[in-house]
Amino acid sequence: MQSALDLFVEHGYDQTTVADIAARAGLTERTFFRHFADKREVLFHGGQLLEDGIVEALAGVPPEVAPLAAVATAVSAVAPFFDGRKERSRMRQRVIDSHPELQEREVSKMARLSLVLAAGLRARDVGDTAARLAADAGVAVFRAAFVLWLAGEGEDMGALIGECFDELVKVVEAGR
Amino acid sequence: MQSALDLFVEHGYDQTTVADIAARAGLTERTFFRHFADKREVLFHGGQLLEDGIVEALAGVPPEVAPLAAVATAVSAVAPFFDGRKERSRMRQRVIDSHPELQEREVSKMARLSLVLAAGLRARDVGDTAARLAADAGVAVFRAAFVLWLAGEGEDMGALIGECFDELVKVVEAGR
DNA sequence: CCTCGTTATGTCAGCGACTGTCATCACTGG
DNA sequence: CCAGTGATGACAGTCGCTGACATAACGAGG
Repeated sequence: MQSALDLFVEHGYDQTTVADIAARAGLTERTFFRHFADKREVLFHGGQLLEDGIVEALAGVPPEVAPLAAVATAVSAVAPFFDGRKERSRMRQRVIDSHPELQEREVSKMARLSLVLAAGLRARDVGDTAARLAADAGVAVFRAAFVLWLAGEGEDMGALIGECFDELVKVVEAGR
Repeated sequence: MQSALDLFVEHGYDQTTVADIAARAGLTERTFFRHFADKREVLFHGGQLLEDGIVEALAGVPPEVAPLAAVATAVSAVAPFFDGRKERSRMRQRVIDSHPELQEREVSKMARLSLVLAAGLRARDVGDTAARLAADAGVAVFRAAFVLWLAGEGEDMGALIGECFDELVKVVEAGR
């Protein structure tokens, strides 16, 4: 993963072949594909931890909490995960922003997060459509907060998530 | 596009090569790639019309309308686009659901829709984060309505969008 | 200390997606 | 009728990705 990120930053994503990445890591191309499903995945492998953390946190929220509030709580729970990782996140994001193929994978990961969140909500007896909407809303809040976090200086991800959540509530009530 | 959909339904997405598609259409593989950026795109080319319609509708909404309401109006405007296309949409959706690569492209198209919606809102002097959130919320409503439309019988897409919008408002207010 | 099963890695051959390049050919405006 | 433009074909090549088989590392049990 480190070799890949280095090469992507240095020479660009599509100037870097999988063979290059493997060689820098002292491995063969075949071995690369045993660890990562495809070339893109090497940049997204870590995101699994995030998803797991959020899902676990959602499971721990008391059942009487309203769906969207539960999702917001779960998303906030992984905020510490971002501490001290801003520089690395920015490098990674620059690479992603430079290539549509990678942006596609990124939104795909967010969609997956939405899916598992919705599943978690249904397990709490939330209706199907409500679960879908609350999950999507939660992901939207997370994404908006992440953008602000990357752009800003040293701000705490947890606080930003809270702010974006409030903003969402305002936007929805105004558009009601 | 027709040749591709037929072959995908008949033999499956990855059992179908681009050469197969091109041959059935009476063309060469090279020509296929002059019309579609990649193999997936042949299933999504039509979606551009939808996006254009929504963006255009958003531009036509009076500026004093609140962001989320404007987005909801714009999304509703393309509801007639779906009339009489349910069977074809279901075939296409079955193919997409059968292959992760295609699902990735689909969410990517939704993300793109969200982006252009947010851009349209910013042109209406909506703040950056509010625009992002309202756009994402609008796309979430659209997706939820589309799922209901595909699953149900003969229901009007416009009505479903309205219902999902109401549901979103309820979910957000309950989770406030 | 020596197997033996398990797991990570290497090697090789091959398919199919995708691209660059050049030639051909239909069509269109003058 | 000619020149220019755009769509297509032909061909070679790169690279992402996979299957199959062989080999090396490594930990458990005798």
